[in-house]
Amino acid sequence: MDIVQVAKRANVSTATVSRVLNGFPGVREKTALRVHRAIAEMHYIPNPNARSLRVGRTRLFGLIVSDVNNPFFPELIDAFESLATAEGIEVIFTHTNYDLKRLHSSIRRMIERSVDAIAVMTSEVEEDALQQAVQAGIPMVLMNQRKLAHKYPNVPVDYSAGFREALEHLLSLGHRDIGFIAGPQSLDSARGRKDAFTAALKSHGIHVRNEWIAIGDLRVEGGRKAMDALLARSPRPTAVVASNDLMAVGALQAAHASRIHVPRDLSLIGFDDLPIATMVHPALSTIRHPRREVAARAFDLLWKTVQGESVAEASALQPHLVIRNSTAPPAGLKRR
Amino acid sequence: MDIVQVAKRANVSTATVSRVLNGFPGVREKTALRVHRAIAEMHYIPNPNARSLRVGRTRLFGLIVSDVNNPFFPELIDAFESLATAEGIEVIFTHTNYDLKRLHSSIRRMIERSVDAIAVMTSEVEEDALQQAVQAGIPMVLMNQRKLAHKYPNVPVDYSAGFREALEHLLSLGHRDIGFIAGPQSLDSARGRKDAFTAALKSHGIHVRNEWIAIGDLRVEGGRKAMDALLARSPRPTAVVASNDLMAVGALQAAHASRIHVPRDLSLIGFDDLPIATMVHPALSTIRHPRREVAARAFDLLWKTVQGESVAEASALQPHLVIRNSTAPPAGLKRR
DNA sequence: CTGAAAGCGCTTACAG
DNA sequence: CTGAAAGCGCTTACAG
Repeated sequence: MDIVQVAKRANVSTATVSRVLNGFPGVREKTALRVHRAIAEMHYIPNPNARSLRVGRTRLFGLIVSDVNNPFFPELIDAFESLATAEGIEVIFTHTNYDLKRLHSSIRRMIERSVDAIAVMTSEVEEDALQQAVQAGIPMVLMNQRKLAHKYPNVPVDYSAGFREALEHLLSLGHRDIGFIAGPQSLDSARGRKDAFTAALKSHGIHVRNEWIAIGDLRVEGGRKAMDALLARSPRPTAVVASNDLMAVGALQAAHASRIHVPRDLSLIGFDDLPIATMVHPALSTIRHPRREVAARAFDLLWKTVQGESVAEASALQPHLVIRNSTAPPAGLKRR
Repeated sequence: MDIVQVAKRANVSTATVSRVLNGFPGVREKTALRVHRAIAEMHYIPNPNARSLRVGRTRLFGLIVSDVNNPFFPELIDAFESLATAEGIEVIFTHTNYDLKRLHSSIRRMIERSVDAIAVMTSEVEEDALQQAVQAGIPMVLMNQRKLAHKYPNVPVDYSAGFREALEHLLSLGHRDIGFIAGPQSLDSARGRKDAFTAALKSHGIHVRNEWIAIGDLRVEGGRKAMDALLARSPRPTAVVASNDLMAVGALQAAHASRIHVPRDLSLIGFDDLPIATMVHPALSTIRHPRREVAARAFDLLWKTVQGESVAEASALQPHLVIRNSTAPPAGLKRR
């Protein structure tokens, strides 16, 4: 009964202390001052559990990502957490390790903790899991889930725009023979990127050669193997776009191992703009995934929903090409 | 009053529902069954705020790290969170961005949220900030803070052991001229690593040459510059140990740029074993920081303390050298 | 502008 | 083995 002590010391009722605490209007300045002094003197800290029990809100948001160890996520987490902190919201954070069962239990845990809202920032989702939050009446937002965009709030990202930019860069350098390293086509997100890439190719009237498309596991190792496959083709592409940076790094290593100089003999573009993109040699040109903006949009949407504000349908976020040192005119062209 | 509904439905008192919920003994099996059925039928989820208000514990732990974007931390966060989840503890997570003021406010926020315990896994700490938790009576643990180890629970890491192992490896390859890239000597942690390195050198009777010790900013860029400085020395070392992997990566790039082949012309060893260590070319030999074990020790210590168990003084965790492709016998030796 | 009091949803001695 | 009831620390109509 700690607010009671403060009330006693300030010679007011607990109601008044509560009003001062919450900055409600209609407290005489002199009274408020007395209360503030009492709070300070007693080092009083309100009990958030009691408060939550009363008002039914916890000022706790849940954030679920696929994998902390994936260097894609830290920036997203960072951005989300900073915004939350600024609004006095605490974040409970967890990751699914790409496991839909863990998504299910993560959402359940968040509901049990009675968070006010949940951001599901995983690459893969499952409706079953999401339905739990819907039933509990907890606002939720997804990251770029095309298929579910009509059923759940969603932060869309326009991958196509990114690939178009990358392609235009390669074309302007003189490349026409362009390969692609895709992710496992069982994943919706990987299919989305591949489709976006081939669409971009076609829109420039370039023929899509299936033998110049290799599949990797989205990790460095997969990129290496995929690039080895592409290098074995004859003819081989003069430029390769990888659907994520991790595979682009693997591709770079494969080129190294085959004594193929990047960018002189082969141009390479990644996707995501992970911190490693600047750490490899040569520094990787890559399409930056606007993940800070994704986090900001997601938080904003949840925050507004929790406040009872209506949320307008959002336009897709645009990725942009970051040109570094892994692209150059094709070798043939240079020699002319 | 939701436990009341369950109680009604099961024809028992709320006390009995509570007992069943918490798995307390002394409830007739038949009664418990009725309660369980009612819980299931009503999709009842207990309110953690009400529970916390009553019992004074929240099953919430705070985890504070320096920087999510630093690839050192995700594994630590991952390990800590997994252990917590296994015990039904939720983690509120935040990072200080190396800012002691933010450490202060982070700890304050955690106290306001009435977490049961706090793991301060930052490289730098400040007693002022820590005192808040002490005053609030909240158990706390630090990561390898030599200076404060006697005052606060601490998970020590034996850097020296790591450097000794690295050095022995280099010596066995035939190196005698060994340089070091240290972090800013204003940081306690960076001084610790440098002292550990020079101690290891001396213990092998090797003279410490100050001109072979360069200082970097702990980031890639700093490693590059530091390595440039070392490469300008004459004579120059045949092997260099960097006090973290980020700087080792920078050093690798500097060598590349100067057309110095690693490991043929120069051996290089990092510290930490970040994911990037395997992504650069050549893959970096490095001293693995046992950060998963640090997280496990930290959690274990807090968990035991919260349970009221006494915690024995722990021995230091040992880093170990991971040999990859950035080390080889010195060039001179090879030619013979 | 301020206070008395009910109530949020649990747990836990206490009693039987 | 089970229940009646107090109380954790707040907020919020309601009354004045």
